[in-house]
Amino acid sequence: MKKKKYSISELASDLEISPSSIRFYEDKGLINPERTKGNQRVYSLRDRARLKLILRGKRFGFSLSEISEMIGFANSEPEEKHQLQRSLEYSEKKLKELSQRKEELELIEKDLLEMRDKFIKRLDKLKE
Amino acid sequence: MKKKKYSISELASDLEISPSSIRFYEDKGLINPERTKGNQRVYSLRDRARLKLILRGKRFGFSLSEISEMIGFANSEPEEKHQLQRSLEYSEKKLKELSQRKEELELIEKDLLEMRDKFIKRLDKLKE
DNA sequence: GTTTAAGTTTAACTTAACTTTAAGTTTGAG
DNA sequence: CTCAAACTTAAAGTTAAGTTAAACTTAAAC
Repeated sequence: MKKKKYSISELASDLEISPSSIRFYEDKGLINPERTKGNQRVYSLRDRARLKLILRGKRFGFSLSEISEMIGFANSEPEEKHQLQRSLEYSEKKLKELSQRKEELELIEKDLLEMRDKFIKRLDKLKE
Repeated sequence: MKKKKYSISELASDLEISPSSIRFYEDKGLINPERTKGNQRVYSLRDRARLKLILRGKRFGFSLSEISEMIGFANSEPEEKHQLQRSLEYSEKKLKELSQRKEELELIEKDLLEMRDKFIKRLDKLKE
């Protein structure tokens, strides 16, 4: 059984962010760690996974509130048909956004590759 | 010949950003449009392309100064060997970052797909 | 059991990226 | 020529995402 637990500073250095950022994300409602008897935060592997997800989202330019929204949907267990429908639509919207992103990523990559080749050619010429 | 020119508000509505954002990017040194005799900004197709690049970069969580740095490298014509080498290394570094991003994008996509399937299955069950 | 390192909260401060406002100038339509 | 719409700059204001500081508490090491 993996029941590994982290203190805030352990988790922070593990994820290479500051303890205060972690507290900040909690203020924003993105995580909810347990507490010791003396009120100190204790993070589970699940909390750690969620934080990694948050950081990944940030790297793609999602705002904390968008990330918060996604987490909300991902963790919801909607019973009602209409709500389920809404959740489904939400995930399909995000999937569409994602494939847009992928295309853009390809464009950037193309630009960078061209740039690199230009530099390589110039260097070659210099060497002759 | 495409010599299309844009006023600031034309370009802004075309790109769906505000004129003041465009001016702001100029303040930060990211673009340098021509001016009319009366000092009003005139944007070329090239300026428009650069702005699109800036917006694309932002969507991937790059800061304006990172974007500025990339544009700098992309537009530089370094003569000196050492500088060329540095430019080459820069582009390879960015290419590596990019493939990291791509992998992360796949991870997010996988999460979203799972989420969607979950909602679909629940809806199906409700319908029977 | 006492000191010290790590943790707690609340509030003020900081930075990036804009947005808004104010006061004046240029442009294009009539 | 005149008038409104669109432009100009400079400066102040806003929001998101943290960071830092102050004053205090808990946990760990000796």
